[in-house]
Amino acid sequence: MSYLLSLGLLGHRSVFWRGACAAATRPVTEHVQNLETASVTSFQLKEWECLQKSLRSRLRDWDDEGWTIDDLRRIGGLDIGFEDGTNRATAVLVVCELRGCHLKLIYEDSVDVDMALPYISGFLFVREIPAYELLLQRLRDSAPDVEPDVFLVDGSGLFHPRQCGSASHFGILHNLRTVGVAKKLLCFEDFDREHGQTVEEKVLSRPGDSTPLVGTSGFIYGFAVRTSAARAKGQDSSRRVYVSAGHRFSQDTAKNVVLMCNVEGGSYMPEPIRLADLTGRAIERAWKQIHSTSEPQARQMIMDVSNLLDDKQRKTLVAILDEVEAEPCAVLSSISADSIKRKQATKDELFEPLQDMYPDATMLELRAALKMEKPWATDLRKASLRHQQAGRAMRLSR
DNA sequence: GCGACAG
DNA sequence: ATCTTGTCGC
Repeated sequence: MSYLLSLGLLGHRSVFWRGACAAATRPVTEHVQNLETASVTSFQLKEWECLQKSLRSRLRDWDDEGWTIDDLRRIGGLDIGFEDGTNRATAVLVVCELRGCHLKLIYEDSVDVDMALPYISGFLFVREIPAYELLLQRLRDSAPDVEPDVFLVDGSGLFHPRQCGSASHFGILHNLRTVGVAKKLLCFEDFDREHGQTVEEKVLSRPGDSTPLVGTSGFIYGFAVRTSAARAKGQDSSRRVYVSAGHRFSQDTAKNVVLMCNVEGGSYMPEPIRLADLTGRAIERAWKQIHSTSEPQARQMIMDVSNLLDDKQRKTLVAILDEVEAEPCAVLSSISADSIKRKQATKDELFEPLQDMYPDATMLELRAALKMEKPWATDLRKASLRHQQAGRAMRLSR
């Protein structure tokens, strides 16, 4: 996040976003989408554009020398799920390992993020990159050996007015291979509505079919790609994604990486991003049940429960809570370990560490967190809660 | 004046 | 990102 500090972004955040001095500088006149957007000054936008142009000059839209797609072992997926009506969100990183033609989830980590700045088309990086950087740092701290060979980012790479979307931005800043995967077409001067319309009208009848996104200038911004054979419920049978190289990839390889992440009968979105999306939603669902009556630390507990416990362990803990339901327990610390009729190992490894971490958690909050539905994370190796620290990511297997 | 504009 | 509605398939 240091680069944001050097831009003065964090220092200005409270001024511009909270609106205290919004009137002191001229508000933007273009791209105004809502009132919050108006609190970002045109000067600030120019600075961000300048940063994007500078990063663009360092973007490598070709494959690394000596590297091919066959060298791909692990693929990361980054996505952010939002709590409705607030600035809070859950950012999720998952890592999948390629095993034959299967993708196996091996790592998952979620963090709570405060979206301090508004969404402005073309400037997604401002909102999302700080969270991605935190997830990257936690990955390197807790499981450096599972760092992915490529990160799939929910957003664009080269397919961007300044050819530097959030996927490229993140990749260039940290010298990572990245690919941008967007669900919607982005239109701008060189790739206007007419170009967009032409692309939308192209029929991509078979999975793997694609059509290039060519601007007026002739520049190829990426591809519209038909990924899935299955029709998502209620959705168009031919839903497509808009793939563009982020960093250290050719457009062609970027497209192939996304196709490689397509699961038979699965979503039109590549699996790692889809899993990150599902986890973010599961966490937001759990928080929604308690957010009106709970403190922010309860939200952190939900993140930790998601990161540190697998489905099996959460179910075991729910069963323990059911056992002691007869006693009037207000908070977790009021349950005595002796009252639990379980194996000593279960108490030692699961219950007591949880009790130590969240002594003040109420039964309601704990149930909301433990009943989180993440069926895709089943059959994964147990993590040792006792030796984990709150706020740390869980290695799910291998 | 309104709509469009990755998430 | 968020909401909705209708439709198909198990």
